[in-house]
This record gives sequence, structure tokens and C-alpha cells, in this order.
Amino acid sequence: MRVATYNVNGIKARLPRLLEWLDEERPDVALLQELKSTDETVPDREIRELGYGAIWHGQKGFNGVAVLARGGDPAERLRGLPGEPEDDHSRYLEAEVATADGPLIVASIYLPNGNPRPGPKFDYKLRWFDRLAARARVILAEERPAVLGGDYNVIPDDRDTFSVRAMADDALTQPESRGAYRRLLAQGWTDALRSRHPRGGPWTFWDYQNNSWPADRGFRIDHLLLSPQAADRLVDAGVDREHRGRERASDHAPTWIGLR
DNA sequence: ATGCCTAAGCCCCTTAGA
Repeated sequence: MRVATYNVNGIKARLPRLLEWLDEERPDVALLQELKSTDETVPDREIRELGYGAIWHGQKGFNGVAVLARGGDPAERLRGLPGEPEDDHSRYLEAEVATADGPLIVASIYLPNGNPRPGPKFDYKLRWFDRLAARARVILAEERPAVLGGDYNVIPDDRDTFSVRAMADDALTQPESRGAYRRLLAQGWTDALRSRHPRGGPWTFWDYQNNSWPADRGFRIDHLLLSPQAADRLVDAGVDREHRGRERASDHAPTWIGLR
């Protein structure tokens, strides 16, 4: 079975790309980020017609995450992360999905970008990371197959960017960001793409600017973290690169794992 | 030092992204 994460960068503008990706790649579970849409205005009819159940945690204009599951509605477990009541960003949605191989816990994650740095946006990123780590511990303690997938807005190390120098001052590569990501993994999570591609990459994001896509100047920021019970079943991981090159594509490519 | 490019809200510029 296949679990994918895809930052769509606007689900209304991206609907044709999203529908053809679901139709062509048939992921069993799809975790979406950056809907840029409220729950009420999400175009869910066409998605359901392709056989996917879905739950949404949207927001007007920006942010917004979703969990899609082929063949049935995901059962919501948590909407938003605890720990900061004044945080109104829609960045976290956790659910249990039924699969042919049994139930699976999944979370769709859109971690704050954190630029410009230093400043309140970078501070928010690090606080949000702490809140995610606290929740991840709770999930891990259940000792069940679980996948935390999404746009983490972290380039884990220098192997994961086309240019260390170009990204040196960016929030995505700072020691604080990388340290938070590393501490999360140290709880016992497996970075699935890293484990299957130990030499670095593959890229999951290419900026719209600077001729980035044609020149293949990208980096790896969309991650799928697996609990030990899920990591035992990992057989493959990759990026649907080809979808990034299509007309009016997202700046992210769908990123996926295959589980036994 | 800044814009490059894109989406969305609100009205054709601003905010946000990474």
C-alpha cells in the first residue's frame, strides 16, 4: 500500500493536478497541505467521485491540511496541536484510516516556514516544533503503525539541498530547525525517504523563481516519519517528480512510501 | 539590496509562501 504527502499550494487552483495525480498514482492515503481554502469551499465532490473519503482542517487564504483515504472516511483523532490556545493556524490533522493491511494512524503536518529569521515567525516555528514533538511522543507510546507526513519546512542536512550556500541564511537550514527535526527522529521515528535514499535527496520542492525546476535546483522538505511498527513494513519511498513539471503545478511534488 | 514566481483576498495591490 502507498501513503503520500503532497503540499498542493492552493487546492482550488490545483484541483486538476490533484485529481489526475490521485487517478494515476492511486495512493491509499494522501496527506495534503496548504489547501488555502475553508472547509466549506473545498472542492470535495470530485475527490469523492474518485473514491476517496476525506476530512479537512482548512482556513481562509492560507494554511489548511487534509487526510484522504481510498475507500472510506478517515476517523479524526485530533485537529490542531495542543499547547498554544491563541494559535489559530490550521496546520495539523490526525486520523486513523482503515487499510487492507489493518488500521494506520496518520497525521498531515504543515510546519511553519519560519522566515524571516530571526523574528517572531522563526520563534513560532520552534514553538510549533516542540508541540509536535510532544504529540509525537504520545503517538509513539501507542506502539502501533503510524505515519507523520507533511511539509516540515526543514532541510535535514546539507545533502538535502541543491546549494548549501544559497540556503545558508534560510530558516529551513538553521541549526535550531535541524536540531528540532533530529530530536523528533531520536524519539524513535524513521525518516522514510532518508532511509531509502541515504546519499541525500530526492528533492521534493523547487521554487517557482530562479529557473529552479528546469535547472533542478530543489531541496527535500516534505517528509514521512514512521513509527517502528510502520518502519518494519517499509519497502520503498520516492517522489512523483514528473508531476512537478506539469502545467500549473504546485511548487512541491507528491512524496510517497510503499508499505508491506 | 532587491526581484525573480504563484495563489488568494480584496478589489488590481497586499500578504504569504520557501
